[in-house]
Amino acid sequence: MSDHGTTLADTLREQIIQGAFAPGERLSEASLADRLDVSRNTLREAFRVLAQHGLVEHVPHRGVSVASPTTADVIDIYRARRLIEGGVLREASSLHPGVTAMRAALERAEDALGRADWTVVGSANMAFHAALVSLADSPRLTRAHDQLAAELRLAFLAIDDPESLHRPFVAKNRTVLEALTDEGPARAAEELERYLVDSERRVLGAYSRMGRR
Amino acid sequence: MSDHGTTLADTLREQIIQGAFAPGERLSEASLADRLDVSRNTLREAFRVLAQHGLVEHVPHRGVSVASPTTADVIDIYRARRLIEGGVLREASSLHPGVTAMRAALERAEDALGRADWTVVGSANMAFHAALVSLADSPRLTRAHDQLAAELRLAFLAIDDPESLHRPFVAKNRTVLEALTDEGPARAAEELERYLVDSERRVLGAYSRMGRR
DNA sequence: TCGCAACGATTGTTGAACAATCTGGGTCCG
DNA sequence: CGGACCCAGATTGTTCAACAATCGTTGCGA
Repeated sequence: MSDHGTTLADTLREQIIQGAFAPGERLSEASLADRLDVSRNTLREAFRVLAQHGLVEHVPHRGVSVASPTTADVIDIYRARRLIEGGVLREASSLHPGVTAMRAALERAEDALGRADWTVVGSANMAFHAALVSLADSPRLTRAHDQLAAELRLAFLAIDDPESLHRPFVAKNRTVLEALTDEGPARAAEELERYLVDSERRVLGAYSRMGRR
Repeated sequence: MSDHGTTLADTLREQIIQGAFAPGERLSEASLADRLDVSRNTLREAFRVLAQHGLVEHVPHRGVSVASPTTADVIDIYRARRLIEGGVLREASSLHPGVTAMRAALERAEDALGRADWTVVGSANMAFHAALVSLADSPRLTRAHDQLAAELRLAFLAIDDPESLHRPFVAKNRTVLEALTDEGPARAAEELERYLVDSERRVLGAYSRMGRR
């Protein structure tokens, strides 16, 4: 592993999102540095990056742990998603090349749906919405949305019922896409709003069912 | 200086925003660590945080320099601001306590206007818009907006004509606030849009006048 | 049982060291 | 004269060992 630094942060980010660590799990500097074969100092730099991304929580003198979104966090994430994704979509053009990326993600999701591969369905759904935000051609909005998506993945991981979390939303994404191409941005934004409200309700329902704070 | 870490990043952030370093200026690890009386490793952690905030640009093996927003950056910042601030305002309630904070910031700006203290006017204008975003009660939107504001300050610093950059906008902020309290969120959002378009045009005009990329 | 003091473990930070990489000149060749 | 190449100095990337500061816990005593 010669390329460290930001790349180390990327590696960790990937592992966390893939569920290599449980949400809330404590990440000890010494043991993780040993496991990743880097020095504590280098690992700490990566931690700072991840903390800024909201993927990891850093409490001074108490170390870092994998973030574990609370109910309040989930509500906030969806509020921000509604505002950003909705705002982007309302001003989007159906001719933007990003629409192709949306379609590709959607087809990947529909394909995985047949194979009941919920992990891929989840990833593809995420990619669909990332592509949606890319319609704005705004690096900063894309970055903000990426962070929201990463945090949300942690909430999904904590729930661990991928089917009910991802299956129903493939069709909803198709509705959004078709609304955009056939009926214009305003209608698409309405459908998106419906999607997000429904998705949020499902996550919060699962949270309360598992007695989560 | 016993409290380092994130606090060191805050210190640096403040210094950068206050213009202690010129936009684009190279920040050498060795000399800056010496100047701040911290070790290189500690300083590097702070750099990672600032880089995530967009205040500093980090190029591998070439070090970090104070960010120096390009024309494209300015355009993107304003696009994101329009979306976020506009979205927040459209769904805001004029009864939200944050409105008081907006009014306070506005009065601070108007006061400084009389004293021709453009630095304070600029800060107060920023605070007005930060308070505006706080109407959404969304930590994540607030954080995203904070980053945009910090980057924008660097653009302002690069321009160095604070009067033309800040003076005209105090009145516009009052218009936004009064529209919100008297005519409702929709009208306020229209005024805000006008504000942002005008402010962006002014920054870009100054940029092109100074032959900036 | 409760408060608390000492202990071990972990984080925060330092300084020195070395490898990897960049930068700026200078040289050589065409 | 101009450009490609290369070298040395400077800077960044990373490691390591050490110590101070802080946290959590454990066990002691009242």
